[in-house]
This record gives sequence, structure tokens and C-alpha cells, in this order.
Amino acid sequence: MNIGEVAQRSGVPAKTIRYYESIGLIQPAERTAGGYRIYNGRDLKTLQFIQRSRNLGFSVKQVGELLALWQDRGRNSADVKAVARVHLSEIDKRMGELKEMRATLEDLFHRCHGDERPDCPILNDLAGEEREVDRAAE
Amino acid sequence: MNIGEVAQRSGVPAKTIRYYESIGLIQPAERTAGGYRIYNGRDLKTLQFIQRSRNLGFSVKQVGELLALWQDRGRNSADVKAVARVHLSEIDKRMGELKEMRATLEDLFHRCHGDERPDCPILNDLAGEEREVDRAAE
DNA sequence: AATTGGGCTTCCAGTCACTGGAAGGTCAAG
DNA sequence: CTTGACCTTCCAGTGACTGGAAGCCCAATT
Repeated sequence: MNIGEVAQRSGVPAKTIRYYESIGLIQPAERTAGGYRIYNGRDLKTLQFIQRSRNLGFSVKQVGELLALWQDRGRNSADVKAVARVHLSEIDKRMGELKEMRATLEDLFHRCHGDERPDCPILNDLAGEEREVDRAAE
Repeated sequence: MNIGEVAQRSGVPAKTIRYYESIGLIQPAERTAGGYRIYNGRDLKTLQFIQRSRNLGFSVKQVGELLALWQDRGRNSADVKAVARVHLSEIDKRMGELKEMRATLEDLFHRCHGDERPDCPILNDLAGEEREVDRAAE
């Protein structure tokens, strides 16, 4: 297959496949006499593996590690699990951050009238001003 | 104040302050005869506003909008609320994606032995293979 | 007055993972 | 032998910084 077909079948854009080749994530493809890249079923499987890994949020670097492990018959599943563990903790970290942002933002959002008046708790908070209720509590 | 002091007091690194100036997020700072940037209390407040906005996950572009609104005495709080709404929905989208990744990953993680054997459900899944239980159910 | 050292300046490059676009070559069908 | 889709390479841009090099500024010692 040409790059267009393997792109369509793997879900990885042709442009991205070339990019993956350029950074060494995948082996340089064979070429036709005219210079076209050609791919086989094995290449397709590799690209599908990459696509699924990326969809799970693994970084390209991590995908490289997973690919190497996948192609290593003598691997230890512990090594795969370790990559997954790192990624899981990154996801948890990111989710924690988002959750915190969301809570603050949601609170501000609901306290903002959202009308034609300029007064706005969102801006007040961003400007570092104390809340009315906080001041009343002092 | 010099850039180092305002950086320290606002929490925005000096390098980042110069960057914000270069992209037009903040006005070019005044300069001393020797070419040093100088900042006043107002500039500090602006940088603190920016820092707080960034901490809530607003993009630099959104921060620019919020800054403009903040400095506009005739603003409508509805406009501020609209920026917050967009950002909130972006956060929700991102959290949804992470949640889905996490669920899949956690499942795979717990099904992987994580020992010296090569057999690994994580790799099997990434390779697009059916699960044992799924195959048994067919 | 000269020196030291820390802080400041600009500019370029790198990060991550692509993505867009231009200029031009290849290929199969008609 | 032409058309048009598909392919090629290369360069530039995205977002939001961050690192580093080369060199100037300034206040405090000696």
C-alpha cells in the first residue's frame, strides 16, 4: 500500500506517518522506483498499535518504549506495566489539577451575574481581591 | 522594581515576563538609561492577575481577553462569564477524555501480571487483539 | 579607580506532536 | 499524452514557554 491507504486504514494521517519516520519512531519505509513509500500488513499493525497507544494518551516517547517491548519476545511484562504506571500517575496528576481548576472556576462562574453590569466576581478574584463574604467574616 | 523583583513578587518568571511583552500580552515596560526594564505597583498587579488566570488554566489568549475586560470600566460581566464558560467546557472536555483513558488504562494495568513473563494484556490490547474473556463470550 | 559578582540585555534554539502549505515529481486511467 | 489524484521534500507555524550564550549595567568592596 501507499502512504494514503495505510494512513486511512490505521487512522494515522500520512503527514504524521512521515513525521514518525523522521523522528525514528518507525523504520524508514521501503520505496518504489519512483520514490513512493510502500507499506505492508506488518507496518499497518505497527501504525495501529501506535494509534491506539496515542489514543490512551501515551507520549510518543512512551509509545517508542511500548513498541520496543512489543517487538521483544523476551520482554518482562513488569517493564510494560511500569510504563503504564508512570502514565497512569501522570493522568492522575493532570486530573487533579483540572479538578481543582474546575472547582474554583465553577464557583466563580455561578457567582457572576453575567449581565450588562461591570461588576464581576471572576475578575475580582483574578485581581486578587477578597470576597465579600470573606471580608464580612473578618 | 527591576524585572527580577517583579518576577519574584508576581510568581511569573522574568523570562516569561519578557515573553509576554514580546507577544503583546503586556505593554512594553519603561526602561532605565541603561536599558533595564522598570515596573511599578500597577504592573505587578497586572502580572499577578495574569498568573492567577494562568493557574486557573486560561490560555494566554483568554488571559488577554480577561485583561482587556478587567481594564474596561464599561464592560459587561456577561462577557467575562462567556470567557469562563468556554474555558469550563474545555476543562470538562479534557477531563472526560482523561477519565476515559484512565478507565481503560487502569483495567489493563490490573490485568497485567507485571512479572518476568512476556505475556501482557496491555500490549495485547494495544496490538488490537481480542481479550480472552471476550473471545470466550463469542 | 578598579574590580567583582550578580542581575540585566538580546537573540537563537529547543521542547512536544504535529499541521499547513508550496513547489514539484509519479502514476494509472482514459 | 494529458489529466488529476496522490506522492515527494522542505520550510514554517502552533502554544507557552525555557535554556543558554555573549555581552552590558550597576552597586558594593578593595
